Amino acid sequence: MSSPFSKSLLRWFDTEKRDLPWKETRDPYKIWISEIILQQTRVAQGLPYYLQFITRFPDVIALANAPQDEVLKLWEGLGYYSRARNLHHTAQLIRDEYNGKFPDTYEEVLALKGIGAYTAAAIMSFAYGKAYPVLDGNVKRVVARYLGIHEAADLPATQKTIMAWLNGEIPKSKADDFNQALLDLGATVCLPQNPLCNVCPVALDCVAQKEELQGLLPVKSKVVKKKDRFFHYFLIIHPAGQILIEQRNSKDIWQGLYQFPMVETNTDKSLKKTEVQAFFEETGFSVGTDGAKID
DNA sequence: AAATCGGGGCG
DNA sequence: CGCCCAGATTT
Repeated sequence: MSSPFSKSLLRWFDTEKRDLPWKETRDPYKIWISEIILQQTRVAQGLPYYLQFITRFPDVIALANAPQDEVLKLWEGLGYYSRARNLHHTAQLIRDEYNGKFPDTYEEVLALKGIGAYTAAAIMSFAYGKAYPVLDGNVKRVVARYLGIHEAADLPATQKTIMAWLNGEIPKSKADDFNQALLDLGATVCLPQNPLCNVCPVALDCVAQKEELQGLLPVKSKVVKKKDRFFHYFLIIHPAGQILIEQRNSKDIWQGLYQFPMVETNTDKSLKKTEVQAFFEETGFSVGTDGAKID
């Protein structure tokens, strides 16, 4: 028996699913390649790479036997190049330790380099039909909105909550379609900005839709905004040859340490004449005839 | 829990 | 320019 959510989702998927080449195979090797390429990479960007990759390396042995340089060359432009190195390394491990046959248990797949919880679940469901829910950025967004989760979606505790709910929703017989449907829904309907709730199959029971929270969910854990800091140091030399330093009293990582006298600004532009004058007035130093050049 | 890893598309 | 993308790994 399937829930209203799963039922509506799968019915929508029947007619609205994206037509993508890695959906046409159950070959764990090809599904593995597609999942690695699509890690943090848009489908439109990864698609041509996938086609080139499986053309040049049609199976795990071909990949394992290729020189690493060639694998990296095919990866050129995709970024996150450790993915390509892990791919090559893992292909050789499968060749040597698994007799060329891709492993088919979750634990074994998860243990492979470059494969985390998401990719392991994707391979288990798409290649072997096993009921392991996938949890990626799309799924987090869809579920956080559907359930109205106000905790940050990328926190481990929240992911556990979402995963528990997914485990109760995923149908054993159509686990692969369920996972694909969630990914497709997140990518084409439940968009990060301006989701298309009017065509969403589960909008009626969606908490975010009911309470108009689509723009607020999912909540992200706040990123500490990095501020640029610019330090302008003065080299002040006494006629007798001594050089002036001061001790930092500001409460930061350098508290108590010594430095040349300094003015901090939030731009990297050189100090204006007025700022330099202000510095000398505050400190009580004056500029001698052969002293600092002010411009 | 947060930083790091990249390149690209888009408003 | 900031955000986001079929995340994984290290600190």
